[in-house]
Amino acid sequence: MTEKDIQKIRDFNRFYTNIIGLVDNHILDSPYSLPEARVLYEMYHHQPCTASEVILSVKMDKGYLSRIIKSFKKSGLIKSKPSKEDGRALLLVLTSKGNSEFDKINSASANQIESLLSRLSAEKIKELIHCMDRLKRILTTTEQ
Amino acid sequence: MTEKDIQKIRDFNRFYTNIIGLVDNHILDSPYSLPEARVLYEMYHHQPCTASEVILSVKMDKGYLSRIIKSFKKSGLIKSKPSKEDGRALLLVLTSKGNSEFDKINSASANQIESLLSRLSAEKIKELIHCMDRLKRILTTTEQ
DNA sequence: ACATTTAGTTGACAAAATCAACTAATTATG
DNA sequence: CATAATTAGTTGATTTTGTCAACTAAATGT
Repeated sequence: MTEKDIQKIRDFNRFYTNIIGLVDNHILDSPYSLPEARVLYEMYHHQPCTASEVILSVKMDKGYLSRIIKSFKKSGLIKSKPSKEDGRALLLVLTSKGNSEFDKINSASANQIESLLSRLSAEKIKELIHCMDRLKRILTTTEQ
Repeated sequence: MTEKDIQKIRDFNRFYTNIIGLVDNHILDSPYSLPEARVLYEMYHHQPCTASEVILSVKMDKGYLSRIIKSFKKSGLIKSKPSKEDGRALLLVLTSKGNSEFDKINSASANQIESLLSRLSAEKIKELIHCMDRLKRILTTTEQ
């Protein structure tokens, strides 16, 4: 790997950091913070699950997550019941309100992506996705 | 653009958010925070420049930047002199210490990228960079 | 000349994240 | 079995990060 290669990769990282920032900022139009939205996303896809399971996917401090979960309970987005297998753990599920709140921010995100890319031709989109797939595949063999 | 397309794009974004997080966390092994490192990067590449010019590239609150600059002055990374063209502005330059500190974190970042990708074959690297270039090009025609 | 804008600073604050101590339940080990 | 070590989750304290608004002083526009 040459100096120039590394430079290009880092340049792309800076570039894509901005793209992601663009997308992330958009979420803040919702009443949820970025970490809250991430938790909601993981909860939605893993429910019913425990807080520990959520931590595995979002990789955040357990105390921090505990507070987010607490606030979600308070605002009626999730409910919990003791786990039968493990008396320490709580099984968490989204309430119907929780699910519909997730649906809201989820479709808002989808709409944003769509409008962000609306000017691209079908071929460009196809190529875009192709490149993303390739990148992900290449990097997945490396990660960890 | 289909539902599935959007889903793939968002999936890639989540994936790459983690990659970037991986890279960013590494910077925190240095004595500089992420925003500090970004400021250092821009300063290095734009010097001599004013705080306003830095803001254009890093897009952060000017009060926040002002404090970072203040702390950089205190620790001897940058020095400033009044601008001749604009009495309100300060021309900022990195000191030799500032430049060498930047070099440190810069080469540490480069090393990290290299070690992160060390297992990839030359062909994979080539393909990786090609995909990044394509992605950037496609997205740049859209942005803004 | 005066109003408006711009560069930068500062204080007050809010939001995000970390750390360590703690309880209670579970699992591992002699 | 007993007890030590680990794990799930909570909480308080604190730090870091980032935002907002008010302010000074210089520059620019009218």
